[in-house]
Amino acid sequence: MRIVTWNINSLRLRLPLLDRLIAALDPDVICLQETKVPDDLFPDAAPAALGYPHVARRGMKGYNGVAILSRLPLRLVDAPDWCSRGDCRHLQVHIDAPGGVVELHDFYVPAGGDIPDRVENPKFAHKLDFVAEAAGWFAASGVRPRSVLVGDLNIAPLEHDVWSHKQLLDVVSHTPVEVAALLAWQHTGFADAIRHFVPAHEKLYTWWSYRNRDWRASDRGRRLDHIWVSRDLVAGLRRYEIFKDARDWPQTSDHVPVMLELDA
DNA sequence: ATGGTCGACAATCGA
Repeated sequence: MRIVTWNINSLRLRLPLLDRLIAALDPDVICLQETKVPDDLFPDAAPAALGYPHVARRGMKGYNGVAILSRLPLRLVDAPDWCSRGDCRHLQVHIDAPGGVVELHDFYVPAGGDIPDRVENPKFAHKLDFVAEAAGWFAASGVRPRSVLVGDLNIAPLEHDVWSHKQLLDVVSHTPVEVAALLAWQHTGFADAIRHFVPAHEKLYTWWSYRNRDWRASDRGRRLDHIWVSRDLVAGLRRYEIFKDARDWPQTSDHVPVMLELDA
């Protein structure tokens, strides 16, 4: 099974790019974040036309929003309303995978604003609270076997998940308090499926800012998008791809798709 | 130290 996660940064604007994504990566399941489309305006006919008839989506006006497009049958599963905000940042589904049901989570963690201080900046407080609440929820129930968690987690945890560890220690997405919170969440029972393939000393990014005139030349990236699997699935990890080609597509997202192939 | 660019949606806000 191949799973892709992509912060698409407006589903309606970039719907044509899904064709390219599917042609290149041939995913069974596509998890999207920042769809920026309310449910009543979701392009309902599009997924089936692309070959993904099974859909879960949760959107709102203007920002946030997540969606899962699948070739395999899925069922939406109840999940918490994180921080009681009703803000469309998570979907939990059960996927009928070849080897049985897979529990799949698609997350869009709050970006957290600019100032890395929970007192001065309510957005940063929300981000930390969101991650802590998610960690607590998985810790309480235990990460079940055959679980996969993907999404834009908006935190780059490792030194080489950013272009300059020293210069980003005070920048929201790589501060020690965020890193600790994210790793505590991961350690409730998940393994980092992408770092399974790439040693920690190698640079690895999934996001490059729009604000660089030449993203490839400056290469000031961060690894904000993640795929985690429950430990029982680690032995079945087959292949990954961080699809950097997508960063050069016309009118593309600042995030690129991340793909995992696994036996499940 | 600063400013740089996007998308949604209609003056800014969020990233």
